[in-house]
Amino acid sequence: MKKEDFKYQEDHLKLARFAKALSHPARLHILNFLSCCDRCYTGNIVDELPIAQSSVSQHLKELKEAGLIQGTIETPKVYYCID
Amino acid sequence: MKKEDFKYQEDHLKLARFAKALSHPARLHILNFLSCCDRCYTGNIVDELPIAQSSVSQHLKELKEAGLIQGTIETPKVYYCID
DNA sequence: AATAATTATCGTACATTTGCGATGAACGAT
DNA sequence: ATCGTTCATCGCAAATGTACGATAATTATT
Repeated sequence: MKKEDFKYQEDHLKLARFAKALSHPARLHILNFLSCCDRCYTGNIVDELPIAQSSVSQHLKELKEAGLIQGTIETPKVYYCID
Repeated sequence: MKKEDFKYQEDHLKLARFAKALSHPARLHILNFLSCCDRCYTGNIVDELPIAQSSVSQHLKELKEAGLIQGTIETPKVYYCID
């Protein structure tokens, strides 16, 4: 098989994406926190972490894109929970 | 708790490192390959992947450092297996 | 209409990861 | 001693990830 034609198995690509989502302690902390608390919004999570609000928002976005959490808007807050 | 004093839980740091080791399809492919084959050395793995030998060697190093594989030297080859 | 509260996004800076070719190290065979 | 084989390491370039402050968007309250 020529190197050019090689394609990684879809399983491996999928699992790699999943692992990448879990590969940062802040994101693990978020998941752990969400698993304990019924209803919490972004602000609660920001208070839990040593990083800026914009950074937390970015981590939440990645977790959401990985299908691990979901958010529901109740303006002006956004509540998150494990998906 | 002041942000400066925050420390990620040791579990989370450990799991994050583990997840990072699994976060690349090439490394998953290596693990999958090693799970099937009894004895294979670096050259076999290089043939399995679309990347250069030096890159494969780097991935093997990361998997080894994560404690997922181990290598035994039988000069001039190095045989790898799941740890 | 102006303000306050909350969150997402943008632009930027910096760090880390990934991949490559070249080189070095180890060692058996010639 | 030289060559061939196998693998790791080095130095570099490109891509990706992480964090931040500033700003925009949304909506309820004053």
